[in-house]
Amino acid sequence: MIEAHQEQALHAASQTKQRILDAAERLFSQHGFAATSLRRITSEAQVNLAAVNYHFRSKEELIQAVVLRKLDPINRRRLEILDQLETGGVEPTIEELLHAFFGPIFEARRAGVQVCEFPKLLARAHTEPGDLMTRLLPAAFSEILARFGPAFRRALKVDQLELMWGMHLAIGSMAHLLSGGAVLAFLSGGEADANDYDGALRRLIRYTASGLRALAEKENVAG
Amino acid sequence: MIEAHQEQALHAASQTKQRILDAAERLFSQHGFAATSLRRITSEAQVNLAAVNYHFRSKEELIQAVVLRKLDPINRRRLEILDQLETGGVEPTIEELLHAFFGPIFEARRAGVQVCEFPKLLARAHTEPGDLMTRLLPAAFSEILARFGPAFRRALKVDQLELMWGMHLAIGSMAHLLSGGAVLAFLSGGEADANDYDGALRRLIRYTASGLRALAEKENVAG
DNA sequence: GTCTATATCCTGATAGAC
DNA sequence: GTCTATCAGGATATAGAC
Repeated sequence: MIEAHQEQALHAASQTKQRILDAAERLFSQHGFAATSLRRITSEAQVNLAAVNYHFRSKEELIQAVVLRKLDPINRRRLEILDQLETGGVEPTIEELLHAFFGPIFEARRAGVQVCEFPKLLARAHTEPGDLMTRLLPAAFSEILARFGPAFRRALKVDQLELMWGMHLAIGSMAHLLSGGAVLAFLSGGEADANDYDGALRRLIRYTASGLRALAEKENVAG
Repeated sequence: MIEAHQEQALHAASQTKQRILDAAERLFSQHGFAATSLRRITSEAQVNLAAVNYHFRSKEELIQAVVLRKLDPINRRRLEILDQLETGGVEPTIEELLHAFFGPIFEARRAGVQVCEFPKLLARAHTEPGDLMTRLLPAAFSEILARFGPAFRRALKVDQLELMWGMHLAIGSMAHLLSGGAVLAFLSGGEADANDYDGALRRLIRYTASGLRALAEKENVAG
């Protein structure tokens, strides 16, 4: 049995936590992790500064919480699409698998969710304070890897090692695509539109599928 | 005519400047731009804190100087290889062009006894917050773009816009490949070796060439 | 050109009252 | 759980002696 004052306290607690997470997500996405201070976050969330260290133990754990919360629905959507593909009875194509893998991130972005910081975080994996990424990757991607890995291996007829090199290269392209349009704008002289998510996703899938097939071919020819 | 004390002053000046650049390069690539303080840089360089703001006007201009200094020899090497390819009389293949474009960075990394942290620096430059990249790109890549762009367009028979999307994706793969092995190690369960530069470059070229061709095909079919 | 010393501000984190 | 007040230290930048 839950007492009224406990309910109220619980509600207040989760409300404060939510407000912090919401503000942090927005600010992290906009300015990056290092450039966003806890003061700025608590100010925008209209909560007390000390609340961050109460609800999360440190800034770093707040970052982890923000990233995982943001990533969770995207990963669930990925697995949902993969489930649909695999219940069809026919083996999914590489393009379909890539659409299941890349699509949800672009969907989220189209829906206004700022996801650009996570790819940046990926690219900084080796240096982030306290090996953040090393601790984050298993929690964030183990299930995805376990489900998509075998599916890609079947579709490409490629061994695990070569596939993982390919996925590494593919993730780099995706991250760069999501991390802002500065480079693309410079390359194209302002002609290409980085906010054209449909065009970006379509090109990413086409490019990646072809690249993965090339790695698989080499593997099959050699082995 | 140069007086002796002027010569000495000039020498001292350039020595201090060099020491700052060397220390900054090492620390930036190891910890990132934001996380590296001027105190740490001047401490490691064994020069005075104020020297940074004297020789460079601010931390940001120091960052630009560090990046451009290390990029310059790589870009000259890229153009040197491209020159050799284009004097042969036969049109270079995509693979050859990609080798001219990607190779020098891996060369620099292989010769990494002195500059082993530098590739991380480059990879990091793509993901740092702020307008750093916007200001850096024209100075760093205009000549490269002007020379490699037409060569790729001829080899691929693709229009400018589609090529630039492709180069954007390719640069993402390259940056991710150079930015450290945390992701690759996780994906492959520690099996793939990110320090296998030959294997990484070979796969990057194979993967990228195939991806670019796929984008060009689509373009040709559509148009 | 180089240095010491310091100004001014911001950072993450915490102790302790309520 | 939330607050105030504060700690201990780091940030960039600059003034002025030498």
